[in-house]
Amino acid sequence: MTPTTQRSGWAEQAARALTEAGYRRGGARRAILELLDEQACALSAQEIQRALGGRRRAVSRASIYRVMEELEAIGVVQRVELGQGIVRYEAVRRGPGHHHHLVCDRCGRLEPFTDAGLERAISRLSDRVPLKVSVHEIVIHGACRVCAR
Amino acid sequence: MTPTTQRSGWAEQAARALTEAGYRRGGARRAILELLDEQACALSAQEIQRALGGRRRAVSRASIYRVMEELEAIGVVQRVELGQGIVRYEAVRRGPGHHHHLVCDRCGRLEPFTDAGLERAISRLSDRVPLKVSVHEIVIHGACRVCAR
DNA sequence: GCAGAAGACGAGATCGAATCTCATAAACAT
DNA sequence: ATGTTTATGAGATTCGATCTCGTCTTCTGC
Repeated sequence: MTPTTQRSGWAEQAARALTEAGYRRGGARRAILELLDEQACALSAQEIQRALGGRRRAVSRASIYRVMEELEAIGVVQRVELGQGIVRYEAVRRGPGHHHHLVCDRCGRLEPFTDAGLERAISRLSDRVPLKVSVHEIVIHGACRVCAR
Repeated sequence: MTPTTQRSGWAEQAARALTEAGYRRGGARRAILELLDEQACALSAQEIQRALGGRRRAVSRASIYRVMEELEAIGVVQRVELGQGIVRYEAVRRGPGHHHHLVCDRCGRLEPFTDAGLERAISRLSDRVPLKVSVHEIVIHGACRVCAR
């Protein structure tokens, strides 16, 4: 097949997790997993549908939402909402690949960032909180260089 | 009037900011400001409409969304999206009152929290980021004590 | 292999939060 | 007061997300 991704085999892990959870194989799921594995940042359902329709295999909206729900349920995908009223999805990765988001509220530009200090603070916090923590999400809003001028 | 709030005069500050930005006074705005000032945590448009309809002065959906947009534009209100696909709004406060959110993904329970370490990390980060930062938002997802059992 | 059962998928209907339109009511300046 | 501008509300509209249900595919047992 294609060499697909530089970053480990997230898609393979996810596929395995699906199997273990009792799901069968399917073309839509496979296409979606491969696409998500290639992304550096979060995609909306619409973006996913377009990307898959262009190259690869077309997938219906219904399948996208359904598969995303399954992937989120088994913990390999995270929904993120970055302030434009639409839901985005991205692969959950540990270590490298794990990131958060900078959003330009004027042009909508989206950029990932990482920060060790922040992760440390969150990790410490996670133990003190009245919640069995699954994932966290940090969004920094502002004006990007172009828009701030 | 009512003693309204323990925490400074957020509503008054916001009203002043509106005036300075060239807006006139209006019943809907006033009611919304007072309601937001009393809240410990974020409210959805629907929750705002219900709360205002119950006591106080009924306000239309159109006005709620319009006023929220204005308040966000002048920086006194922040939109937050906590993962249920609906937008919530809350007063932007500095120091006490400033908080982030714990969300139970099973029952939807929403709880505010604060953490000095986190704020320090974010503040340091803000200087290094290619963005003129306005606000930040941290959401921790998990299962609350009741749901996790 | 092959047939049957169970699950995966897609097309289109449906839902509902958010937005838009436009007529009317309030606020402000003079 | 009076005219002008802005604020507000009722209802239509948009569009992302969800649901329905018939068809296609995968898997299991023979």
